[in-house]
Amino acid sequence: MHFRADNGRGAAAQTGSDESHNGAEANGMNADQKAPAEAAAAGAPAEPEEYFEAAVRGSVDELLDAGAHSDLDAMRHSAAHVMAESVLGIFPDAKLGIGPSIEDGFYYDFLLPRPLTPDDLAAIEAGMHASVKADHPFVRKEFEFADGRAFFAGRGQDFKVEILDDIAVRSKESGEALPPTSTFEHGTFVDLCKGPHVASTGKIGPFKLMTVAGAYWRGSEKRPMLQRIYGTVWPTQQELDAYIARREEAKKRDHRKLGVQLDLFSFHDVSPGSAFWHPKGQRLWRTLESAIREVQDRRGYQEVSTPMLVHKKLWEQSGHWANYQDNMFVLESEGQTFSLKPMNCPESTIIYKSRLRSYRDLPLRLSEFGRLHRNERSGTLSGLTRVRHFVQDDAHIYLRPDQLQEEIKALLGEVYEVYGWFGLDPKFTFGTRPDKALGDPALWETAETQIKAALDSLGKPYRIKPKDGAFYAPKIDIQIEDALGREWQTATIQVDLVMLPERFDCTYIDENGQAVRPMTIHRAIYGSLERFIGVLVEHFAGAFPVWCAPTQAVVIPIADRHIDGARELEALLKSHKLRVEVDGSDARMQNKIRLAQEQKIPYMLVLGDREIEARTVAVRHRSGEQENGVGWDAFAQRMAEETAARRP
RNA sequence: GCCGACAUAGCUCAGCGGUAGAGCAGCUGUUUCGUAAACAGCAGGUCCUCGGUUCAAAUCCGAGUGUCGGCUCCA
Repeated sequence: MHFRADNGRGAAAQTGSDESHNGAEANGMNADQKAPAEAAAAGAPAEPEEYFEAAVRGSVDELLDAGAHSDLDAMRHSAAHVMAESVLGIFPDAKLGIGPSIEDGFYYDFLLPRPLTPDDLAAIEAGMHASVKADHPFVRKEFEFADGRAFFAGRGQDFKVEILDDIAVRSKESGEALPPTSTFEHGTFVDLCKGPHVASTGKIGPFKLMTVAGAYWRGSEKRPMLQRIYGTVWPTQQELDAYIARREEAKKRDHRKLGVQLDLFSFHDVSPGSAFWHPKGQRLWRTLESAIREVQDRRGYQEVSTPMLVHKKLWEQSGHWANYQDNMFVLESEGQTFSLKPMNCPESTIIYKSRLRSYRDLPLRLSEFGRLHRNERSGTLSGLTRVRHFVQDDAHIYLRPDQLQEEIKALLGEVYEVYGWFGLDPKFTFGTRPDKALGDPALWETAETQIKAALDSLGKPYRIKPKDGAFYAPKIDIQIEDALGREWQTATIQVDLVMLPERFDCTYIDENGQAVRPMTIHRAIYGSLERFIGVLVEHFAGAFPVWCAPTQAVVIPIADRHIDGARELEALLKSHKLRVEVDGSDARMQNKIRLAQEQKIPYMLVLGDREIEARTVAVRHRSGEQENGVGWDAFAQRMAEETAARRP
């Protein structure tokens, strides 16, 4: 199974206790990821899945991998060649970067004399259509290495020459002979490429160029920025249309758009990267917060709260000052240097160390809704998913090594419990010891074994990403797929062997009266509340389940004489702690319903003469479904139960 | 941070050198209505900010800020 490493559209999730993680957007690994779930459903044993190891960014391997691992990929990669042909037709001096197949399409990078315009894209598309119509065969040719290099040098294709030179260096290092240079040509266009391709340009299906974007050569900020043209291509017109439709649907679900429409939150240039939460958004927030708080109370957490403004010396001790300073908001007061906290963990240890801890106290679970600031670079900000200010449902668990496996099992159970409220199916990725790890390798091994045992006990497949752990801790990252099949990173569970225990010299007194080192776990279930809400908005397209909808029901009096009754019903529902409003405007009932539908309010409770008389209500569901003559008390009861059950 | 695009009323957008427009929302009045828009009137703008070109700038140019699409980053 092939996992594309990263198509480069990752957006960081600010989830981890100590890290930000990538949450792939639309083009993750969706199709592939359905496989394990299906396998499990079919009763297959839950074998951990080896994760595809990504080629190092900008490496020769990556540059040479055209991404053509299937027939569809081959067609997409072929479309990239045809696009490059067309671009060369318009800009003969264009220098070609690379042009692989990617999820849903392809791209090609070019160094061009001027920025591309939408008109250019149309012209390039026209050239592509001509090439497809001409049905040029794709022909593979091999040259002696030196001849191949001379060929591309002669054409001024400096980037291709650089790739070949890197191959030469690698061959020399490994003592192997220089490989032949493989090219593919169609018509007059020749590209350094190992293929595979479709038989001829005529075999390329319906396509569309989507957008132009900047992209560094070999992914390095220090190298020139090329212009990348993204395109999409499909076997049939229907599939192309479906893809475009899917994108349209995704746009409609965009949390930034729905956030304005539903009056949940807004962003303003006076505080870029920080959301302003409107009353309705704040209601949603509070509902989520109190739900997880209830879980934490039940599962033995103790909530703490620590300062946002922290002296530099704490960050020096934790290592953030050396490693994370660029991402911290630093300020001076009376000659002292402080920073807004980007993470909660160092402060958690201060509470841990505020008194002597006994082995009987462990596991000690300190939770905190930490309000964090991270100075993300301006170009990386994006809606609620990449922000500078966010709140994490964070916790740090101090435990004895023998408690590790049970604790991780409990945490995985916690993830299932919480994600079940939203109908989300969490996927686990186990990141193991990286090359640059701190701490005793034996300790790592123990921890990894325990984590693996906990994961295996789930009886569900999970992914292993070798060497993807934090430098101080193996970790389990949790991804969820939203309703459109897009994958997001949200929760994280990190077993910290080094940073908190060692750097902060945490200890507890064991049975023998000895001070020994505890292990610690950093965990966040929602991750960043901001990001989680952004994902929820898109997952539900704004139509939140009854239990967490900002407004659960709106009472709609048909005429003014029904308003008193509406207020009465409102009061009854509010006495059950339900979030209810009355639409007392003088608009017609039809208009009130329309507005409620637009706000995606789960229940519209219509009151007219008949209902007031019988103390019943006509219940219109958001779906359009209709129930007439429902008694007030019965309905209040039902809604209260539905809310308490947190059904998705 | 880098490349490109965009920024006009609360929202969605039109206008693209010659005194700023529409729909929705808002306000006022009329209407009191049975499952996705009653009718009429009124009001609403440093056309993101600063600077420049011009007789004249929302419109052209430059810088800044923000947003969007990517890249990079995400100890």
